[in-house]
Parts: sequence; C-alpha cells; structure tokens
Amino acid sequence: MTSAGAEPSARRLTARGALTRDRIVRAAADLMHANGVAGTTMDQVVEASGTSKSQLYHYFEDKDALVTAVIKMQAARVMERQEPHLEQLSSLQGLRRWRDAIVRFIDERHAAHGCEIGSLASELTDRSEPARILINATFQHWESYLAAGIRRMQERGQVDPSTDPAELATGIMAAYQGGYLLSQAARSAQPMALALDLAIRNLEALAVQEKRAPEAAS
Amino acid sequence: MTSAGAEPSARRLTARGALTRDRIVRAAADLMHANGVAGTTMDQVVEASGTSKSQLYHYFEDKDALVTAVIKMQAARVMERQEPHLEQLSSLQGLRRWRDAIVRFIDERHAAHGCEIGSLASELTDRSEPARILINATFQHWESYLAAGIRRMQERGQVDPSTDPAELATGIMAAYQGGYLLSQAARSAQPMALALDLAIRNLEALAVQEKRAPEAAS
DNA sequence: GGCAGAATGGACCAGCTGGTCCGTGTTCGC
DNA sequence: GCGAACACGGACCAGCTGGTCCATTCTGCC
Repeated sequence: MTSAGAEPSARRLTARGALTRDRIVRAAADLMHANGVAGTTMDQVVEASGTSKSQLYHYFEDKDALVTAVIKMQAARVMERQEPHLEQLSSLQGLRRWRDAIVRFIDERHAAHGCEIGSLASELTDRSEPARILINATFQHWESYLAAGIRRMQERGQVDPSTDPAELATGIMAAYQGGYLLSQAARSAQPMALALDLAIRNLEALAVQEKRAPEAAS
Repeated sequence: MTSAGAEPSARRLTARGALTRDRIVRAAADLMHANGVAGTTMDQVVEASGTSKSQLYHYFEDKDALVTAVIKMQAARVMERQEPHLEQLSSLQGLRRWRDAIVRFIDERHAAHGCEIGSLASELTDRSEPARILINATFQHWESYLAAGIRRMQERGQVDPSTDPAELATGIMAAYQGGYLLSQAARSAQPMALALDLAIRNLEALAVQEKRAPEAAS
C-alpha cells in the first residue's frame, strides 16, 4: 500500500487513473525530498511525472493536498525500508544490525539529503497543523516498532526491565533524527554512527549484567 | 558581537548604517525562523524591519547574502544562550542543569518552532554549499564546548576517560537536534527531555564506579 | 453501441517575488 | 562649508507560481 490518501471527494478511480495519481505523488515526493516542499513547483511536478496541469488538479485539490499525499507515501516508504529490521527485533545484535544498515544507507548516498520524514517535519510542522499531526503520528508509529523490539529484549533479559520501552524508543528516534541532520550537514555518515552508538550503548549499559548469557541458537 | 558577516564589498559602515543593517538581519532571522527561508519574502523583511527595498539591497547583494548573515546571527544567538551553561561545564550536575534549561526553554514556548540552527540546517544544507559549510562549522563549534566540558569531567574522574569527548559531544548534539525535532512535531518538551536523558545517562553509565566520590565544594 | 463520468491537454491568468533604478536626504572628513 | 560617499524612499518590472477553464479523448457499464 504505497499509494497515499485521497481527499478531493472520494471519487472513483479507474486503474489507469490510480496509476497516474501514483506517478504524480512519486514525482512530487522525490522533488520535495531533494528541493523541499516550498522549493518544488507544481510545474516541476507536472514535468517530472509526465502529466499535465489538469491531471494534477484533477487528483489533488491544491498543493496542500498533494503534500499530504507525499507525507503518506514517504511514511510508507520509510516504514517499508525499516520493517525488515524492526519487525522481529528482539536483541541488541539485531539493533546493531539496524544501525549498520542505516549507516551504510547514508554512506552510499554520501550523506546527501536528510530523512524523508525528518525533513518534511522540519519544514511543515510549524506551517501546517494537519501536516504536523500526520508527521507526528508517523513518528509514533515508527517508535512503536522500536519499543516493541526493546520490550522483547527486556523479556529475554537483555535490557533492564525497569525502563519504559516507549521512552527509550523516543530517545533512539531522536538520536536517529539528530544523527541524520548532523550527517547531512557534515556530508558524512559518522555523526549518525556516533549518535546511534551512543543510544545503543545506553541499552547495553542497562543490560542485565549477565552479558554473556546463554545465547539461543542464532 | 551579534552582527553578522558583510560581503557586498566591505564598504564603510556608519554607526547609523550598522544599526539599520542589524535591524534587517534581526527581522529576517525572526521571520525565517518562524516561516522558513523560502517562506520569507524580501518584502516581509522590509516591512518587519521598518526599512525599504533600497536599503535591503544596499546592505545585501541578494537574498543569499541576507541568509548568510542570518545564519551567522542565529549561530551567535544560540551560542550566547548556551555559553553560560557550557562555558565552565565540568560535572554531570552541570550537564543536567543544561538539560533542564533546554527543556524549560522549549516548554515555555510550547514547543513551537525548532532549533534556530537545526531548522536552517534542514532547509539549506542541500540547497547551498556555502550555507552548509557555515552551518556545519557552527555545529562543530557548539560541540567543541560540550567536548571541553566532558574532558573536564574525565579529568575529575566523573566520566570514563577512554571515550573520545568529541565523539560523545557529537552524540549529545544529535540527541539535542533530534529531540528538538520530535518535540516540535509533538508540541511537547517531553521528547527533548527523553533524548537528553538518554544521552546523559550514557555518560553516567560510563562514569567511574566511585559514584559517590569526594565532591568538591559546589 | 452509446452515454455518463473519468482522464487528459494545454492555453490562460492574477498576484506575488526577487531584484532594479533613480532621485533625495544625511553624514563624515578635510 | 562642501563634496563624496553613505543612507534612504519607493515606484517599477520581468518572470514565476499556484490555480482555472474548457475542449477533447477514453473507459466502464448497462
């Protein structure tokens, strides 16, 4: 379900229409990720998506509606990329693999651009309340995956059970977002690596002292 | 030294001129912090600063030059606000006081707006290389204060001396920036509190075990 | 096979945006 | 006290931006 919210009267969509709509959102998402929302014009979206002005305004009431669809698509994209790592997260090892994947991802892109959701958050949060709510919900959803993983670690005795998983998850998310921002500014994946290391080290420190506990096969 | 860089030919500035220039940068900084760089028009700056178009372009070659001045002013403002806390930082207690001041600051503003530098970073880093370099330098400078404080803590035996203070500082900065972003999106100071707590807890965990060591007066 | 509604093409527009220009007032240094 | 450079006011403009409109072509469905 990569497609995003409708709005402009839940009109019927033919298969062809749905495809066109998707091309528009995809093009808009890429442009806005690279140039910002304000830095992306409707004409650019038209050209990049190979559609026309009338189509754009046929599927979206105005730019705000398009932006809403873009937020939803980016949220879906990010979650799709993260899910494989977070879905069954249940150990510090898994968390470290998650960290490695992120650092590698940023490194491959030479730390150009920021987090798809984070940059939208920074630009839109103060400008549009509906956008803020949507973005905040995305963060929450994202964090809930981390929290669930941490809870599993607690159950397995890898992490101190007295600390609230949701709060730890927020802390880790903050490290991720801040790490992304610093990496973007430094054009290096190192800040992200340091930020996530600090966050993970925190769980390790909280770990039940039996560091070398009986490891299940795997 | 709140005023920012010149550029448009280091022309001579009369006292009156310097004042006008400063009013312009100040107004631009406030507008851009609230509405973003792209969301701030030169006409708005003119109106908010009570100047005229010709003055604006008398002191700044173009919008980019104005933005550069704004970055420098915001960097100075942030550092001015942080220096009292970071200048002689040398204990975990001091770090916690820094944390408290930040959380209070965000709470007072009901978590509206983001970090003055962080939001500029997010918007400009990909769009302007000179801006990126300037912003990155600001982060470095900022982190160096934190690193110096951590080094002092190490010397006093409060923090494990085997960890690189600069790397810890980057991690803390990331927690700060990410915490700010999440707080802005959630309209609550809590994410910031959790993020900084996680970062600080990390130093505590690293602390030499003699937790209740001989405390110097104060 | 024909019609209602979806999909599309693209010309057109009013308002805004960054930036220019020129004339006037002020101030500093000699 | 006087000229040069600085400070200032504000009309003006070309290009862009989000958005409108209407005519035409497809498509699903009875």
